[in-house]
Amino acid sequence: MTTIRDVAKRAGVAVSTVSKVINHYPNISEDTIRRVTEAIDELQFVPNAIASSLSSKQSGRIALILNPNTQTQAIDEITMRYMTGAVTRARELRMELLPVFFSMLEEKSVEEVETFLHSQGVGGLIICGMSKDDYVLQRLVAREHFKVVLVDVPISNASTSYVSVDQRAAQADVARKTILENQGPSKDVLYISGKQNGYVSEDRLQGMLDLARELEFNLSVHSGEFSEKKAREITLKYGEVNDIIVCASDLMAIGAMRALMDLDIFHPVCGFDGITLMGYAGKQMNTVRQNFHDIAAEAVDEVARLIGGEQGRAVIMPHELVRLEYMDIIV
Amino acid sequence: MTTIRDVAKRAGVAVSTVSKVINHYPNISEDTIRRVTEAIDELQFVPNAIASSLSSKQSGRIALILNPNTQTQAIDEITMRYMTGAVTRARELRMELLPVFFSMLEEKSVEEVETFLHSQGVGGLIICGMSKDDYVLQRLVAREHFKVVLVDVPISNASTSYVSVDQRAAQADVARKTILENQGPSKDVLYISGKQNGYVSEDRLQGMLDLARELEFNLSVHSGEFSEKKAREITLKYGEVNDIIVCASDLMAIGAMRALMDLDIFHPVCGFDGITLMGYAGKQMNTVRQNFHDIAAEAVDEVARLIGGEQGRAVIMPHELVRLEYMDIIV
DNA sequence: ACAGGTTTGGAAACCGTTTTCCTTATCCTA
DNA sequence: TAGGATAAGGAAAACGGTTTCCAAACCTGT
Repeated sequence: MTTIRDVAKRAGVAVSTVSKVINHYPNISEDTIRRVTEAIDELQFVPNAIASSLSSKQSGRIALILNPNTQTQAIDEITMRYMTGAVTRARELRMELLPVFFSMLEEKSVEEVETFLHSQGVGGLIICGMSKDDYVLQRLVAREHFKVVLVDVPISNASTSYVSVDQRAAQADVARKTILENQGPSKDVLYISGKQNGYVSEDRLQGMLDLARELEFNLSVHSGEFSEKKAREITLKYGEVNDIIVCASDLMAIGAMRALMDLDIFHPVCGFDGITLMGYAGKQMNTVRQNFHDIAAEAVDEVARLIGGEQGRAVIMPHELVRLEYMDIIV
Repeated sequence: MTTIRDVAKRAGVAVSTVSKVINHYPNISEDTIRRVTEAIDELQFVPNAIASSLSSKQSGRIALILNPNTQTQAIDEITMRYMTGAVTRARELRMELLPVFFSMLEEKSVEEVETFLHSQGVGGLIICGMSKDDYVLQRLVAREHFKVVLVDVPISNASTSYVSVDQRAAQADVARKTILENQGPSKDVLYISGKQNGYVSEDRLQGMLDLARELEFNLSVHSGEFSEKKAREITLKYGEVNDIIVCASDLMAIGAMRALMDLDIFHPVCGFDGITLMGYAGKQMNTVRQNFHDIAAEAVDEVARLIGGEQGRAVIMPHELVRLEYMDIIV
């Protein structure tokens, strides 16, 4: 393995000079830079990141904490978008990204993972897919050991940022569009909401309440807990007496749509997330596409900012209304 | 940060002794071990993995190279299973797992990623989802820089292992089951195969040829290239003149099934992979479940073995025949 | 009591960088 | 032309462990 010393010898300078060239320090003459650069090329020298981390106490490592519910494929798609977005951006910033799954963090072992991350020199965390009252999340944020960026959980302080779309507005937008498209006499709306304690659930619900006030329709709300099966059951029970069904997630929208098909009713349904699976529901549906890839990339940028010493803040990402159908999504 | 020197002072021994205790060296007295262990607990000492890597020249880092085709959600599910399996097992072995996506490896940048991995002290690679003649794969295997474990590509030599299910047998198994279940006069089988140059495709096709000989049916083969849309087109064209459709992947099976529904034909269809999406096809289907989670976990074990100095080998994982339907898969 | 072997523990070099001084050399300005 | 400011580059001490080698202490059996 060729080291910085080999380069120094080859270029006829001190190792410290080589280091300075590599790290673009000021006060190095053009000539020296050229000589060192040449030596680096000739020797095909690649700095040892481990030694660099040790010496500089900056590892450039961050952890991406995910909560892949292995039961539902919809979550897989979202989780993968987070992964690709974060990994790609991290590589661009020349950082290392360690994936950590929530299942490793169950109460008893969160401490173990914490010290593991510490021992690995991880300085920043990106946390996706946890509800705001989650014990693990609370703990990770509370100890100010890490800079953390939360996705979809609105906590921000000196060392914590969050990034999310405007859930409330987005939910109102997609529901408004769907309702206006299907004017008629339809004035009874069934809203299948998410989990009780989830922040996004609450915010989306608020969006629906806003809209009910705005458009003056009757709104009945049932909690589907983000479960396809639950949404199906709710629809089988209450689908017939309503005119339109708005769901707080695509997965639930699929459950609702399938239930309606079984009942031979054809009410419009809309969802939230913009996952591909929506194409398999059996009918075109409106939904709001969250760009999970970009959200995660933004989170990486944000954690880099925090590590760079900047203050935590809130980052709101744009959302987009789309309409998904089988023939459009297959490849 | 508390270091090994602090521990040494507290325990009244030399730093080398502390290191030996931590790494379970022989020839340390019970008494010394106890004193050191106590000091470690009292000081809440956690060894710095970076320093350890630098010193021992063993980083315990491996890279997981994935090929997430961002177009199809089916791939997301498989990729996520690989991820969770590998990440979980890596944590158990106290290794670090760096995810790398194929898209970062396009011809021009494979070299860059290679040196990046090197500089990060990565010693082992797990490569999933590439065909055996892929340039990147060839290159990564050829330079004997890394120990590599291939998933589903049968190359093994001194520093290369592979793990896969018995594709050929599995394809024959699921097709046999489906055909025998639907005896009748059905003797014309349409096989929608995978990509031409893919190893798994070829092997699965061999399995079908074996079975055609065994059960003496007419087999017509068309390449669906693992594309749902392609499988749909093939089925629209040839579905009617055959009695049973066997597909080399679940995704294609879904495409075929949907096409049959559009044609109002109800031939049996079977798939391969065992992904959840199969439940959304509209009808029960046979498929072979590959346990991607375990496959990836096994790959991590295997790369650890290789790094430990053992020889490359082939690892064949079990497969399982299953039948998937909507009501069974929703949660 | 002593030669020789075996435990046990310590000293110090080392891993490959970064970074902090510090020393020259060069350049203004009065 | 002296004097201080600035630019350029080097020496050496970190960073926090691991590992090699060596010495002391402890056993044996004779």
